[in-house]
Amino acid sequence: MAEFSQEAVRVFKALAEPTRYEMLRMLLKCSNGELSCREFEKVFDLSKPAMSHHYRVLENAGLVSSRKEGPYVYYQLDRERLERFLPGFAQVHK
Amino acid sequence: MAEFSQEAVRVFKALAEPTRYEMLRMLLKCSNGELSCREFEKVFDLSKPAMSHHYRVLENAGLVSSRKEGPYVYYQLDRERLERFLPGFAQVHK
DNA sequence: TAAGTGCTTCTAAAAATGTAGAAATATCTA
DNA sequence: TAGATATTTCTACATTTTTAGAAGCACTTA
Repeated sequence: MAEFSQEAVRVFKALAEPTRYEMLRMLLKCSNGELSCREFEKVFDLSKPAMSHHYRVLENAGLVSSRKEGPYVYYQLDRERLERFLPGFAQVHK
Repeated sequence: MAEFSQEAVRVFKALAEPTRYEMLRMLLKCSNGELSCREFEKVFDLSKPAMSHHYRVLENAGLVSSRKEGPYVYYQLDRERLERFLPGFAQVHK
């Protein structure tokens, strides 16, 4: 299987789960382009380890990157990669 | 969760598996717009029940419809629905 | 340094998914 | 009708995924 296809499947897998799908939508909608883990935790009623797992799946798919500022972690959407594999996602899944 | 989001997750789930992702690509590339199950079986080394399962996942996601002609089943891609949830898929995942 | 906070890793368990064998159903042909 | 062919359904099993508790690491602040 071609490398692009393998990556594409990984991207689909990342979004084939309600929590992660909503996380991505939150990142798309937010104004400053990034969200802290606390803002996700406000929305999703999941344990810290579960949240951490979902962050990592999104990171492994290359859809988000993270930045640590003090004790908190901030997540940013990789819009370029999203556009490469899912062009128009931002318009459709608003 | 909004109905559109639920359907979107179902669409992503359908494509988050190598066999089904390739099946959809085959349907995109084929000239006459539909493929019989035998053409899929030529490509994928899976049992009939496994193939049947994958057809149904794609159908439940609304991405393909099927037509029975004689003993064979033919599958057609719902390009309108694909475009609604994944605009540009046909261009990107060629 | 000590205590508190936030996140990750490790481990284990529950749930979902993918797979195939056997049986059942449907269709075509002789 | 009988037999052959094609697909689906039923069932069971293996793998993957999701989840949480416990422990550990990193950073901040008193």
